[in-house]
Amino acid sequence: MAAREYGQYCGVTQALELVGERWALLIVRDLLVGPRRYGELAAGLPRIPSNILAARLKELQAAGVIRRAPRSRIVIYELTPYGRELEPVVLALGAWGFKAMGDPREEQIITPDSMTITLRTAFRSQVAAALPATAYAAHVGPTDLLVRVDGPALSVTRGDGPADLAFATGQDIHRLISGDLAPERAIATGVVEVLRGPADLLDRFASTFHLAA
Amino acid sequence: MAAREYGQYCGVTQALELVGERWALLIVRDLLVGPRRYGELAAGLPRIPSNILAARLKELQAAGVIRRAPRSRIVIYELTPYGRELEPVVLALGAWGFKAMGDPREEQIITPDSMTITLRTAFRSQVAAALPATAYAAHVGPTDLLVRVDGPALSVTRGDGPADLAFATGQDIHRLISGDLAPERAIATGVVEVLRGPADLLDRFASTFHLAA
DNA sequence: CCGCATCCAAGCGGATACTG
DNA sequence: CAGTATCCGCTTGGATGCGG
Repeated sequence: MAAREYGQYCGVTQALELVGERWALLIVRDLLVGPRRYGELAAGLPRIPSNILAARLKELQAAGVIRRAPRSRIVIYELTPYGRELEPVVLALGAWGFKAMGDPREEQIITPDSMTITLRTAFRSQVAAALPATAYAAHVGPTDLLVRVDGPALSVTRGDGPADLAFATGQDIHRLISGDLAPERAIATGVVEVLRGPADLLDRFASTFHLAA
Repeated sequence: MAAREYGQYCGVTQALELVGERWALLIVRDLLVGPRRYGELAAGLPRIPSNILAARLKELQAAGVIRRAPRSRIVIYELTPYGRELEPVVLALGAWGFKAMGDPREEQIITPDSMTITLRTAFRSQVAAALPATAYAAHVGPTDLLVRVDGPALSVTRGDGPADLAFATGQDIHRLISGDLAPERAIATGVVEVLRGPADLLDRFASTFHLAA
């Protein structure tokens, strides 16, 4: 038996042998947002060494979690259907870890893909279903996301665009989602800057995206 | 910043920094079944080096995931309330990994705690609620488990005891739960040996515990 | 025994440089 | 751009020691 195997016949150990290595689930996290090129993955995970990224991509392919997109001229990595089934795992991990997040440290960055997953984790479908369809242009640090909520459905895409509310903020968006910081106070203290649209739509945003700390 | 940190302000990375190290989630898995002593954890994870187990226990304590049980003469490790909130993560991982489990290899063991978590993962509460309360004495290899299903509630304890159905089997229980092997065939081929009680209760067992492969 | 601590070898993870 | 190659340090794995 390979020295690094857990040696148990159990779903949890099997899962950890496929995606339990360092960085593996973060690659999956980003691919849950969409197919990505090698360089895009590297950009979304600035601290991963290139040889490790290359090794993980090979391992995840061998495990049937990801594949190189077929009939594409360039190399693009995407999740297989089985890999996509990791979404509940990643979201559950994200929800759990969210509660342990303290104040952000200077060197902790927010990438477009990680922010997208955070929003998916915090999205309260039930609440949203009872609210009017709304589009938010969220500028979180250097990251621009277009967040469209339509009934119980959520779509997050990169870039700017038409929105009912456009706002700019930083890592403190965590405090908004956790409920630690009320929307009005966030605006009053300048933590969130409303760029376009009625400021009270930030209340709706905070109701739609919420994860208790 | 510590070299091994991911450097992102994100719930998933935070979670992986707390419980993403090798062996950590397996310790959590076993503690989800109940408080355990150091030696019990070591017995349930035969391939973990003792220094690694000791290191993980310290890290998990520092992370607020586990604690040494208070007002206990002996040292017992248990999950904190926050640690118990990892149950959805472990069950989701187990459900995902279950589908990738091939045929068992000789050296892959089934421990009482891993089997308990597998049963919790595969438990179909909805189905069970519509069935009469049933107790199963399941002997999986050398592991004896008493499985009590009462409406939507499931309880799994170690050891033998009074049961409506007692059966013995091995790692092939996986094929029973996945639906790969019909209960009747399992009995006919000797994969499952009914020790006490009506054999058709094995159908009920297979309906109650099911995870598609 | 139980709950670790120590020591050592093997190999993986990480930074950097390099190539097609 | 999409990876390889190389080197080093540290973690892991495994054996052993050791105090309570």
